[in-house]
Amino acid sequence: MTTQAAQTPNKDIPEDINGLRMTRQRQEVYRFLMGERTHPTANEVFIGIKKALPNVSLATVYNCLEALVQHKIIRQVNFDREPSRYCPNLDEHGHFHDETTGTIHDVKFKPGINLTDILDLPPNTVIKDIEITLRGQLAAS
Amino acid sequence: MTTQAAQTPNKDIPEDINGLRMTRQRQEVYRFLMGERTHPTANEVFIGIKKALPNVSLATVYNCLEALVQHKIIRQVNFDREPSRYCPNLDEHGHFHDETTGTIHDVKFKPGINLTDILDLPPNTVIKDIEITLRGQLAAS
DNA sequence: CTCTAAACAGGAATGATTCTAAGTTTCCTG
DNA sequence: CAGGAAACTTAGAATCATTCCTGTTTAGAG
Repeated sequence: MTTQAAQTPNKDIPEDINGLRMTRQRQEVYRFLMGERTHPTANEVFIGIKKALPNVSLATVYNCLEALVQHKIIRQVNFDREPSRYCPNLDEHGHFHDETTGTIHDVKFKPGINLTDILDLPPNTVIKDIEITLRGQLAAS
Repeated sequence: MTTQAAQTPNKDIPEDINGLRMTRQRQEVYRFLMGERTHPTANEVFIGIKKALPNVSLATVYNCLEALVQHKIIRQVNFDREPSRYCPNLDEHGHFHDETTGTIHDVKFKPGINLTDILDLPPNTVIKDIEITLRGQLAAS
């Protein structure tokens, strides 16, 4: 019942990112997210890494995702009250949820746009995080 | 065990809004939201209208809120995976979540700003809803 | 090689929300 | 104005993503 080591390490992922020790489980979670750009849920990550890590538990996936988010290695994305999704794109961007297919697309800002410039914020405001989500459909072209 | 009528009606709220029949329960939910601009949760609404409607059930509050949202009479606001909050402000606006106090403030856009203008959307996109949420703190002035 | 703190696994618990079944009220039609 | 269907409400059970708890395992320091 080995859990961590005793498995082939991922040579392509550093042992430490942003001060977070990259255990085998964290590596696999991160690797999976980097490969899947579909914004998977925790459960989808869980299923996705089972091949590489058959004994991993869902709780561990949640722990890994939380650690990665906390260390700003990935981002957590929420749509309404649906299960959280995870995204390895750290650039400032929004998310477009296509209601027809259920897919999620990253949305960049046009160059030169500074989000806080267009918002009428209260004075003395320190913004730590901005989240923009769009819902709609991709019309048939 | 009367549930709907047999209670003093709210003369200040019309019997029908956007095609939604305003039952006594919906009136109270709506009236409460209009008075409380603090973006209350379903449970807070539930507690808030109990004085006026002692027999109301939480399920009904959820039903009413859903009906009001569906008919675009109020808006539902989500922060991460926290309980949904509800907002009677229908103008296009964002929400700033002050982490220090836990309060939520509406954030307007500066005049002349069209959200979709600054986003690099995929072609043929029909946007039905935009949600902007900010997290941060109000620095001591 | 030991010791301690961090990680992990598995399963139980939590909590917001939804569902279900049964009873009420409103609306419509005659 | 009676009768029945449809819309609403209620209370409690069920759901399900997420978190918590407990015992084990592992990594890193000395």
